[in-house]
Amino acid sequence: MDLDQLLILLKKKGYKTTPQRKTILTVLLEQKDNLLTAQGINLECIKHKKNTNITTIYRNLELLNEFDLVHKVISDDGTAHYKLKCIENHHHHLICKGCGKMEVIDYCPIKILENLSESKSFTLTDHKLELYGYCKQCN
Amino acid sequence: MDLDQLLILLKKKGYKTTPQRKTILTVLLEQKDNLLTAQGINLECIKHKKNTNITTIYRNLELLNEFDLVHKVISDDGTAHYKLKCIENHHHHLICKGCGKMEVIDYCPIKILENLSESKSFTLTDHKLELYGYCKQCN
DNA sequence: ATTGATGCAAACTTTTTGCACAGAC
DNA sequence: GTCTGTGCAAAAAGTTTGCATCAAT
Repeated sequence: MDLDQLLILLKKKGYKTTPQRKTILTVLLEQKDNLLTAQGINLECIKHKKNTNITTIYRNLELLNEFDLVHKVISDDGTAHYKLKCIENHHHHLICKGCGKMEVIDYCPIKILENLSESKSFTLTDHKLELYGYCKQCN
Repeated sequence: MDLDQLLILLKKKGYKTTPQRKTILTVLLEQKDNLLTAQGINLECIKHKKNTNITTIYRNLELLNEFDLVHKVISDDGTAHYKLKCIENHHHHLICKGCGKMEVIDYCPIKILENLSESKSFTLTDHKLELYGYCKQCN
C-alpha cells in the first residue's frame, strides 16, 4: 500500500487530502516496521521541512486507528507508538528492558520462544501476550 | 506468598513496614490475577477504610516493580494496570476491544490461539506478543 | 458553499517530583 | 535519633478538546 492508495481509501470515507495528512502518511510509510511516537512523527515532519502541529498528528493517528490502519503499541512508560498496518507482514517485537529499543521479529507467536535467544542474541526475561477481540457480552 | 512474607522480603532490602504499605499489599493479594490501576487500588483502600494517598500508591507500586514483584500491563488508553507476580501462575490476558475487560487465560502463549475461540466464546480479532529481555549491547 | 481540517491555547489524565513532617526501626 | 515513608501541592508528560479560521471538494 502506497501513499496514493491510502489517500484514496480515506477519500472514499469522506476524508480530505491535505498536505499535513500527506506528510504524516509519508513519514509513516518511510518508517516501515519502525514504531514511532507522535513526537517522533513530529520530528520526522520537521526533517521534511513540513512542520505539522502535534494536535494534527494526534488527530490523524486517531483517524488511522479508527479504520484499523495503524498498529498502536503502548510501551511501559505509557507512550503510544505507531506504525502502519498495511506494510507490516505480521510479526512482533523484542523490547529491550535495558534501553527500550524495539526490534522487529518476523515470525508469529507460536514456537518462537525457544530458538529466539541464540538467533538474535537477545536474553529473554519476560513476555507478554495480549489477545484482543470481543467477549460474549460484546459480541 | 502472603502478606508477611512480602513484608519480610522488603524489610530485608531495607524497606520499612508501614500501615499504608500493608494496605496496598493486602489489596493486591486479594485481587489475585485481577489487574488494577493505581486509582483502582486507591478505591480498594478506601473500601478497607484505610485511605492511602495516591502518591504513596504510585511510590509503592514503583518499589514493587523495581524488585520485579508486580506485573505491569499498560492498556490501550495508556493507564498502567498492576497485579502481584508472586501469586500468578504464568498466564495471559484476553482484552475485550468492546468494553476493555481484561480476563485471565491460564495457559501460556504456545498453541492457545486455535482452541481459544470456542472455549471462551471470545472472538479473536488481534493479538500482541511482546518479548522483553536484554539485547546484545545491554547484556 | 459546504464540510472537514488545522493551529492554537487551554484542559485533562496519569504519573512524577520537592519538601516538610511523621513515624518505623 | 536516624533515615525512610508519607501527604500535600505543584509540575511534568502525553493526549484530548473547544473554538475560530482555513482550505479541499
